[in-house]
Amino acid sequence: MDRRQRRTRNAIFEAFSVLLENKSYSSITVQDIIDRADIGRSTFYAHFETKDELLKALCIEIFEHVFSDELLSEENHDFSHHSTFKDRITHILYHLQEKQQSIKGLFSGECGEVFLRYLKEYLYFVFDDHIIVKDNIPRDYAMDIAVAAFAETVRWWLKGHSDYTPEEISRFYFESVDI
Amino acid sequence: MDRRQRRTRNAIFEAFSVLLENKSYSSITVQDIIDRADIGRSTFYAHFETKDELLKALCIEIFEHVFSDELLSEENHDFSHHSTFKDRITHILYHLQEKQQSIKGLFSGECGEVFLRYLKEYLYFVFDDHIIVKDNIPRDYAMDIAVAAFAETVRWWLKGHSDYTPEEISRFYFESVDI
DNA sequence: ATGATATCATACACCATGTTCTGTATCTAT
DNA sequence: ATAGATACAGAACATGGTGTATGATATCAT
Repeated sequence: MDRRQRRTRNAIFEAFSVLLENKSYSSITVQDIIDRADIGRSTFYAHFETKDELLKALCIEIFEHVFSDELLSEENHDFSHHSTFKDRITHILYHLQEKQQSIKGLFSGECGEVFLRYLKEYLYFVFDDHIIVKDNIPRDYAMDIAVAAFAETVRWWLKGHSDYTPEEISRFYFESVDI
Repeated sequence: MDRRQRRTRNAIFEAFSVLLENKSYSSITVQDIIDRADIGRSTFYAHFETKDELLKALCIEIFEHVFSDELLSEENHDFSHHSTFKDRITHILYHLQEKQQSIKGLFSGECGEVFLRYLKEYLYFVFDDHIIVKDNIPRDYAMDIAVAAFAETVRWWLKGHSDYTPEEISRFYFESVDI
C-alpha cells in the first residue's frame, strides 16, 4: 500500500480513536475526524464511504491483531495441541490488553453493538471446538452464553478494572461460566 | 393525561416499533415515524425532543410493564417471601414474552445498546439480593456476568427461538450460570 | 358553551453529509 | 532523473434531515 495512504489511514484511525474516548459515536462528525486527523475532506471520503465503514474498518484492524495467532493456528493446526483452551483465552486477553486504549471507546455508546458483534464473531470461531454439550441444553444457546459472558468479561475488565492481570481475568471467567 | 395526547403517543410508539422491525434505528428518520403515525411534524416534537428520547421512552414503557410486579414487591416486601428466585425470573420471562413484538426490533442494531442498558439496570435491581459471593471473585463482576448472561438469554430466546416456554428458558439459564 | 390545549400544515434556518473539481505534492517505474 | 500515475488539499456545491416558529383548526374538560 502506498505510504501516503497508510499515513492518512492511520491518522484517521488515530483521530477516531481519540475522539471516541471523549465523545459518543453518533455525536462525532466526519468534520471532527477530518480536523483531528488534519486531512482534506475529499481525502476522508477517498478512504471511507461513511463513518460506519470507518468503524467497521477499525474493528477489523483491531481484531486481526488480537486474533492473529488464533487465525494462524487454524491454518497450521499446530497450536491447539500445544496449549490448553484456558491458555489460549489468556493469550487473547493479553492481546486485548495491548489494544486497550483503542478498545475502551469502542465498548460504550452506539458503536458498542458493532464492536461486540465483531468480537463475538471471532470468539465463536475460537470457542467452537471447546463447548461442552450439556444434556437438554441447545448447543447454540451454550455457545451464545459462553461468548456473551466472555465479551462482558472483557468489557468489565477494560472499563474500570484494568488493574487485574489477564491470568486473573481468565480465572474469573472460567470459575463463573461452565464450558 | 389528555385523550389526544395518549392517542398520539401510542401512535408514535406503534409506528416506531413497526419501523424498527424492518429498518435499523439510525436509518429511521423522524419523518418516517411521522408518516407512519400519520401526525403533524410539530406534534411529534411536542411529545419528544429527539428520536433518542423516543427510544428511551419506549424502553421505559416496556420495562415498567415487564418489571411492574417486581417493583411493587419491593415496596410491599411481600413477594420474595412467597416465591423462589427462579419463579420470579420465570415470571419476568412471561412478561417479556408478552411484549415480544415490541422488543424484537429493539434488540438489534444501534438501539440494542440503549435497550440492553435499561434492561440490565432493572435486572441489577432484581438480582442484587440473590447473587452468591464466591471466594476470590469480585461481587460486581459476578453481578455483571449474571445480568449480561440473562440479557443474552432473552435475546437468544426472542430472536429465533421463541417456541421455547419461559420455564424451559429459565432452566437453560440456571443450568448455564452459577448464581 | 367556553376557555384551554392538542393538533395540523407550512415555512424556515441550520447543519452534517457526500460529491465534484482544480491545482499541487508525492510516489513508482523506467 | 524524468514522466506518468496517484494521493492529497481546499473549496464550492446540492441534498436531506433536524428542530423551531407560526397561525388556523379541532378536540378536550368543566
